[in-house]
Amino acid sequence: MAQGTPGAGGESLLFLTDEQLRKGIEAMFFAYRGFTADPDRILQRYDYGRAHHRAIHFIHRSQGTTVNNLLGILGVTKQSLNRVLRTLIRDGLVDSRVGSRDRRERHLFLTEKGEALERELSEAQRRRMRAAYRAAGPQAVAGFRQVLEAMMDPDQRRQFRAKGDGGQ
Amino acid sequence: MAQGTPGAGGESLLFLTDEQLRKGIEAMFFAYRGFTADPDRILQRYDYGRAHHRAIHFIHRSQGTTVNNLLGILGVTKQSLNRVLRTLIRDGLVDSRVGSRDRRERHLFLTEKGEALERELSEAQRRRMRAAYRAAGPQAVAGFRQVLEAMMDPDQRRQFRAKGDGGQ
DNA sequence: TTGGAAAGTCAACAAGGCTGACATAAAATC
DNA sequence: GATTTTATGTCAGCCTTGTTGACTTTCCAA
Repeated sequence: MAQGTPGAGGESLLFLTDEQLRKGIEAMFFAYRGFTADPDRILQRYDYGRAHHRAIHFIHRSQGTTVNNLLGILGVTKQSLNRVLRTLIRDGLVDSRVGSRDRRERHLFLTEKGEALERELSEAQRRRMRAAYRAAGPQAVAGFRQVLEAMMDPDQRRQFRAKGDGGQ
Repeated sequence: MAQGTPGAGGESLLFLTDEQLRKGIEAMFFAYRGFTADPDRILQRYDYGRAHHRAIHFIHRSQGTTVNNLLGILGVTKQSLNRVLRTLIRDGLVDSRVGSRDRRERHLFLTEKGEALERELSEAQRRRMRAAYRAAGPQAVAGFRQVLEAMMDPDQRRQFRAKGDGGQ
């Protein structure tokens, strides 16, 4: 299975053995677990789950987004998202406002309470990410980002790049 | 929160703005979705889920592993794992053999049929990983692996390193 | 003005986590 | 040899978060 044929130019060869690829696959598995571990612990205290975290994260990122837009980002059914939004609205973390241009749409905002939880969650997650970035160094970080982007589906990659690229 | 100084150029310092860290967080989210997308599609055809995939993967990786060992790797309860194993054994993908040294233990093996599904799943996943590695280049791959390792919990990192490191 | 499409809600079901209780067999210890 | 611990399996029941189906409200275009 070893593929080879190094591309043109200065890059050294990529010997992609099945074994190396397997290690990459397992690295993703274990790293993702670490990545979600801290927020998961926090969420438990509030009786929320990962679905709530995702909604909170992306509403924070794009205040005033519509439900439909959020569906596109999260890739779940509207019924599934709705259940999560309902509890967040009930608990006063999210504010849903009828659209003025199109009154079918609901625009979503985090309340002060919602922002507070967002901060708590993202600070925990950033802490781990920051530590990993520091440990690995700037060059590794650039590579990390490149591989992750290349691993996304094209649609996801568009979504990902849509909102400010932070000047990489 | 600290916004900042969009650091262009050749960094030797790490300017870890919240914005850069947020991009890293979202990259993990979208990339993991891509990472699981292909196996998910295959599993659907067999009426299995990700839980089955994980079991199959780690039994393949460590043929003859015990149930208890698998529990440690997967980080789920035995009831949860048992439900999955039961169906895999019933469907003839996994073989469970009483231990010879310690007859309380069950050693798990993939049957030929199990190996076939493992191959189908992991080939799809490797295909994507290989494409991402190629697109990003060898240096990026090394960085990718470094950051992922640094992001794991120490226990997970041990698990990860336990089985042959493929000579990185 | 009316019919279709789009946005959102409610209801019910399934997968796969979880806890708790309990059974069995084998190993380890007293 | 009796007791305790360990490894595994099973039943029952709960929760989260996916799913599909049916429905309402709103908008728009024919």
